[in-house]
Amino acid sequence: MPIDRKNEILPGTLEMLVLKTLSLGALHGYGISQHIRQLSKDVLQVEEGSLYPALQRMELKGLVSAEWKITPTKRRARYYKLTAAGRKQLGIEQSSFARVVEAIATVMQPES
Amino acid sequence: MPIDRKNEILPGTLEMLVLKTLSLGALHGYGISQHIRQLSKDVLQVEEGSLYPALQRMELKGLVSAEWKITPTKRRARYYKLTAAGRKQLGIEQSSFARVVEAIATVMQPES
DNA sequence: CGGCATACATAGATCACCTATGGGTAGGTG
DNA sequence: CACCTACCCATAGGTGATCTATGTATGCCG
Repeated sequence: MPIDRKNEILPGTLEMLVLKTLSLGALHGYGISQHIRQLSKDVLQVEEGSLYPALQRMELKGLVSAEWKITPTKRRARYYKLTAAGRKQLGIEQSSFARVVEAIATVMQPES
Repeated sequence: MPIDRKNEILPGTLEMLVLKTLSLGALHGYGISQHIRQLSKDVLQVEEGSLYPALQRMELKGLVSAEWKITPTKRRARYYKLTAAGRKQLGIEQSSFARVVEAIATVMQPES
């Protein structure tokens, strides 16, 4: 099946969204998912099967660091926070994304 | 290697860009590639290894139709044009894309 | 005590895209 | 003429992000 974009994020943007979310404060996976979903009014649905592997990749790359903690609701959860490299990467991805989206907008603009 | 976005289009947007280009008139693959590249001021580089398979997929899906012709420069080239289904699909993808980009912008907005 | 929301994790598959490579032609230039 | 560059098509092979599906476990509420 081709790309569906019904409940789905744009490939390549998940990492940026996660970095941005974590720039507001440390958070666990489930919380990240909820945050993105709520802010985007359910347009961006971050599937768990996408998010957890992404977090692991990002930890491997040194963009985030992780720590087991207990949530306010008394559950064990893995809290992630931005590293310095992660904060830098957020800036890079953000401007790169803006650049590409603007280029796409230019191409999509011609009236006829 | 992770996503590079140096010369590269956003995954999932190539089809939309091609549909838009063809909505301006029938064109061959090479011309489509040049058009997107020039309009985007070299930001969007459509690789041939991405484009030709994409055109074939789109033909299979009935979004475009193809015909061998001779270019003004006297070369044989495969001209593609939008079908009715393709024009409809362009509208769908365009609004879907706008919707997702706006959602991303909302998530990326919070100041701190 | 059954069900739901919370919370993490992985295997397997898919699919768009990239890299690399191949072939071929028209037109100009040394 | 030989060569080069721009034009034009095509495919094999690989990568990598994402999705689907599934599994585990716990706190809480009715």
